[in-house]
Amino acid sequence: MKQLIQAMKALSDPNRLAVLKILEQGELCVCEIQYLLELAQPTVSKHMKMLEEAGLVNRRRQGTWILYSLANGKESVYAEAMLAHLKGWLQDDPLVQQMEKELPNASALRSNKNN
Amino acid sequence: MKQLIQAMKALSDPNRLAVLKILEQGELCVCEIQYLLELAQPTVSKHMKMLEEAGLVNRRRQGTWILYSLANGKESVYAEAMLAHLKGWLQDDPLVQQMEKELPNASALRSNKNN
DNA sequence: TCACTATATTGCTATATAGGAATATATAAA
DNA sequence: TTTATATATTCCTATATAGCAATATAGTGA
Repeated sequence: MKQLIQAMKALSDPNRLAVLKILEQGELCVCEIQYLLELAQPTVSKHMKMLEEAGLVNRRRQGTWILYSLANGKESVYAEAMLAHLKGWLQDDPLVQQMEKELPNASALRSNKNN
Repeated sequence: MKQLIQAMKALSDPNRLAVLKILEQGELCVCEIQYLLELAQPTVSKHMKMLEEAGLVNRRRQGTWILYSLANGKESVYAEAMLAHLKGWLQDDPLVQQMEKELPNASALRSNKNN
């Protein structure tokens, strides 16, 4: 019950839903997510923590960056089911679409410094 | 997005989840739900309203009783998907099991007055 | 070590939500 | 119409959550 509620709460926020949708395209660092959400950095960190604790995303470190990606579902059956559904949901959502449009600009933030 | 968030918020509370689980057994009036949840009547009414607005339950009137039942999914694809999943979830939850155990006593509240 | 960058944590404010008491509304029965 | 019962609404309080600014932490490179 607790785990399910944790997942439902994590999925009850438009910014977190948008992050999950954009992570379907591939992993992103906090600064890229921050660029896309147009929120303060601590706010993004907190959102990502909630998603991680709900078993919805994984994190790995690459240098100073923390790269977040969609979880594989090992942590939570609820997260797994919801991520599967989400792939078919919110395709036409304006916020999600705008983030997808901005994704190349966001990716430039990180890829520029990898070269 | 709004509709999805409404569903996720409605599913973010243990009492509301428990109600949905117990409604799998059949429709219930507010007073029966109140008996099972051990909450004040206005609190139950408010929970039921949230579930209804999320498309998770239907209501019909029978005399002074309002009978709530699981929605069929016509209102919200999100509610429909979540109700389907819920049927396989929380089977072993203590709160749900206790409510199932008390269900006969709750039903007596209403059936006694139908005879 | 010392900056520099990226991310996380803390402290705070504003808003949302769960809960109950009191009250309003609606139906049934006398 | 009055009375009784079931449910909904309003008002209030306590707690949870989203947001930001300031600060702390962690890794990189000079």
